Amino acid sequence: MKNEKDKIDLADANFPTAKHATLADVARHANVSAMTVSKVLRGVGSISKDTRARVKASAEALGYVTNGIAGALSAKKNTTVGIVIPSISDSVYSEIISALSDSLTEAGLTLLISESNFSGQIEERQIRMIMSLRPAALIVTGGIERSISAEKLLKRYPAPILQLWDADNPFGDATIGPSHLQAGRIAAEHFLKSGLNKIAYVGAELSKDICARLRLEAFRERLAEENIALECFVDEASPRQAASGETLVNQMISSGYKPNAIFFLNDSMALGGLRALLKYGIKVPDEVSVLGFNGTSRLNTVQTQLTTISMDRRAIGTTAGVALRAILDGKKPEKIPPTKLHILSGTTG
Amino acid sequence: MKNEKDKIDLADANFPTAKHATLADVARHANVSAMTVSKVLRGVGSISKDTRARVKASAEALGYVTNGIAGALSAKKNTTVGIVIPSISDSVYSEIISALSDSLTEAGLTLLISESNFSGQIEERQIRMIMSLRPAALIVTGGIERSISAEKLLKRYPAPILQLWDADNPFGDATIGPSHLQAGRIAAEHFLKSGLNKIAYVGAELSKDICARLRLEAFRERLAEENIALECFVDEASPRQAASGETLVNQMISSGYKPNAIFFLNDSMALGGLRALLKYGIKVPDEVSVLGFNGTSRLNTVQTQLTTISMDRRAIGTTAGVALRAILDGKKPEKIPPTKLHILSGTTG
DNA sequence: TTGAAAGCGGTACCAG
DNA sequence: CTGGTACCGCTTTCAA
Repeated sequence: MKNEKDKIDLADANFPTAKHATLADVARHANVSAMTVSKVLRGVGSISKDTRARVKASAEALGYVTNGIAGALSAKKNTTVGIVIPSISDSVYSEIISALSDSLTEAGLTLLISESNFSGQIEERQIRMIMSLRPAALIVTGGIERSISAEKLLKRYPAPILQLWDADNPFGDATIGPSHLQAGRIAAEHFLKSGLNKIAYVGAELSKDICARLRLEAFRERLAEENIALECFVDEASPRQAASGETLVNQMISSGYKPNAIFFLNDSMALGGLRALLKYGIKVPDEVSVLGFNGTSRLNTVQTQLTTISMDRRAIGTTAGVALRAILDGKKPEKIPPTKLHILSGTTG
Repeated sequence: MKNEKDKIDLADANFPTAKHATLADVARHANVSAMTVSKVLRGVGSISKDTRARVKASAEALGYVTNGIAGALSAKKNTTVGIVIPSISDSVYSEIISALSDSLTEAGLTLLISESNFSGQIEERQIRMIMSLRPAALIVTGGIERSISAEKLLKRYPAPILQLWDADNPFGDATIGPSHLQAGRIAAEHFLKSGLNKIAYVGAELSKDICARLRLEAFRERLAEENIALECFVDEASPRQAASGETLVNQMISSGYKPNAIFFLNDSMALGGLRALLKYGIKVPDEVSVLGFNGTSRLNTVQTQLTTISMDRRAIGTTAGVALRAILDGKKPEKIPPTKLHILSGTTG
């Protein structure tokens, strides 16, 4: 590598791969000091109308884009917010992120998003990676088995930490999301009030998903109070998707067990389960009531409308964004109530 | 604000909100120079086994996390890659992003994601914001009306620029995605080979979505070659979602027009359209053939399987990731062929 | 094998 | 209203 100075050549400013113009370049062009340019561009300090205009023109002419890296290092302030979610492509999280991103963008903050694929180990790596960029705040998702070291890392990070999704296990300065224990109870009540009493649960990969376990646990407990036993069909090795739901229900029915109600880990699995039930000619909801969780498949369905437990996912993102902005503004974190859950009634029970 | 030095107190290293340990802190702790620590931690230069171990232990003890901001500024190298997509919550993009993110993470790169909501103006703002963080590369999504100034900004950015999604209008160092003109032709052929000849198109917000317009254009052209006129039902003011598809088909049928084939802007609108058709008791595909675009609703459906034009979306992300890594490694960009499209046959035509 | 010095491109803090 | 100076925490370069 050469070490020659290659300051931007003003004449070259429009050349495609010209180097970035710096504050000093703009200053030279406007015949003022770098400090003055900095102030004008940030809109601080008092600068004469005249210089202000000249500086702005020069910046424009040179296509100056401020260097946030240098700014962050110098001011020890950063405009990025890091977030780690289990999966970007799962609409449950992406809707939250989308709303959150909108809210943060309004405040001039940029989101650094990464995914953990529900793995505590990957999560830790991602947290490290993101932390090295010294974000103004860090947002993590509850419900996965977080490593001890990741937790330690988060606890000592000198900036706000928020947690999403798992209101039953608060973490950091604020936690925004539904209570999955409550979801489980709602599911149980839903079946109970229809007098259903032969009940099954279908899920997958529970070892990776604490929230799903909480739902199941509360569901089972509430049923136990009514002396109803719960039959579980869970495959730890399959993904939490439609195909797995279909397979598990196939197994259930062909094993000779036929419940009158099934609670699924999520909507996808419920849809798969529905396919299997229909294949066996089982009437839904007359013979078997089916309940999902999340309210995500609703929009993508033609005839059958899955009955499911739903919530306003965008609201989670927006609430998190608003809370974070408040904390960053120095307000002290308020306790945020769990996101409201409701049964979205469909045609499946 | 006080200006006192407050270097990290070693004894406090485990205190929750302790400041970040710096290279100098680690150096002091290990009784070496900062330079040596830097080398050990990056694994460069030749360092005695002994010091190497001591430094590593100290870093560990102090919970040192490298400061990527300072590193990037100093080395003029950055490990972030910026990307602007129309919508994070649209599974079409989020699946691409997810695969891309995995691919980049492998290479130690972090994704800075932001969304434009299909607005050229917002896109420009996001590009500016991301650019100020001097990412090692920038990825944008084709198909939206990019502002002139955004384009200029991208063109002069001295790092690789990739474009996603719109293979018909290449941009930057490489473009990865399907040809929407081809998609339109495939759709036309699909209907033609079944001898269908009274054909409608249903869409929304075409003004925002260049790719959808390309599909429509090629579709119309191919039909015109066979002297088939195309009837369009487009609402510029509604979102490109199921509800709009339902409304538009309702309007179509109640206006007395009944085609024998409909090509929809995307799968969501097609599903909405299907609902409307079923409501009118119209047999699909016997009376009307229905074709979607994207292959996204497939997994979330119970009975009706939408026939649609699909592609491997994760492959787009992976290909983009691989291409980017190659370019970043100094290889010169190769021309990437358009992503393959195929008809995913379902039960709707 | 080790480390001192000189920045990277900004911003905080003062002094003029 | 304007600008000089001293860093922010790291890496590059080069000398010891």
